[in-house]
Amino acid sequence: MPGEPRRMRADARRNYERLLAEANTAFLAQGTEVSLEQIAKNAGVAIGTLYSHFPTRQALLEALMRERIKTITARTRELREHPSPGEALDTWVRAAVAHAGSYRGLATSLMSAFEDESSALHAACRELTTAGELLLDRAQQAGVVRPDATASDLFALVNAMAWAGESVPADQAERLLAFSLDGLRTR
Amino acid sequence: MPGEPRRMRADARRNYERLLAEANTAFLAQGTEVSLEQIAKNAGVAIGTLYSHFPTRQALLEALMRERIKTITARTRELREHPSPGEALDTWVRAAVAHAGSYRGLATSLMSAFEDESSALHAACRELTTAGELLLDRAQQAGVVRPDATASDLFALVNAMAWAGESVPADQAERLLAFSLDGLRTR
DNA sequence: ACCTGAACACCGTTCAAGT
DNA sequence: ACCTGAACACCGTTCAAGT
Repeated sequence: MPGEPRRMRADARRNYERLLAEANTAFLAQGTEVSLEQIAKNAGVAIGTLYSHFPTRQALLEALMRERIKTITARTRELREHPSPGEALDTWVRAAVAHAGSYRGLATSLMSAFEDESSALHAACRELTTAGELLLDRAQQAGVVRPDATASDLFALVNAMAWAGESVPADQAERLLAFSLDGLRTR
Repeated sequence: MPGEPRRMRADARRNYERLLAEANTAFLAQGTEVSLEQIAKNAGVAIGTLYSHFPTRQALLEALMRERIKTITARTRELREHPSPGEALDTWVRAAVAHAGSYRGLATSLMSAFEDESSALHAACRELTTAGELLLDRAQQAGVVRPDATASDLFALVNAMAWAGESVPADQAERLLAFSLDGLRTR
């Protein structure tokens, strides 16, 4: 519904782009709970302008996610051709965890949005889950992943690992992820 | 440092207890981010009284955790005698997840406090981790759990599962936990 | 058509004044 | 020794007025 910026007045479009760029910078540095007033100030616009372009914080996140989701979806298509269904799934999960961990607080937003259909982020969560499902199914049909694991499970695990990664050193995050991927395997 | 209420004036002690009781109720109903003003009002005291007894939100949580940690520590001692080291660890992890999931937001607070030594909750996290370590070691010595898993890993997994449990149905949370416990096992 | 920023609301936190 | 609540700070959000 928010859609790409289609036909805006030149100044509006410039503000839109600057807001997105500053939001990305602020989210990277301070997490998704950073003050919106700060973002507006850095973009050189009044707070009302931010709200007119992005009515909620999630709308801002959603706009930032859009390109990334495309990247992951493209990656998913490649991975479907990978000779090892198990490795393909592992690779995908690692990419998804990196995505969900890119801003502190993002995993929490994604996890909430998944069950909240009214969230601006809901569609992005569904796309991610649907992409993962393709690789999950293939791994299950190959008999390397537990047949009872669902695409929702995969989504939750990805976010839980990204969430844990916000609080532990990188080597520990990697170990936890390896344990989790292993836990998905058939015995 | 905050310590149990030792010798307070009778009215102070009554306020202390009422604040704790109302905090517990509010945390259960609305999570750990509930307004402190609301808790004070429900306890029938002014906001300044809440702050004089509990200088931070974490101090309030810490006081509420104290009894629970005792319960878990006692349970840990029993589980050390359990004939199956693997089952003992699983049982302990389930109890710890239930604990960390008792208030929405608690897992996040615990996870942050673990790495923040200045947090009022830090000691509680250490106690929990130390308790888990006893059962982890025993399971590792019995050869049923991966030798590279650490007590910190266990703590992080417990909190990650409690965190996920805040957003998914109970049956899914149970399945995710089962996957995780399985991922800790040796192959 | 879009932008501005004052105005309002809500909450956390402190502290001077009371008992 | 403890309690009260006004005061201050900060931020989210709306909307009447401007261009």
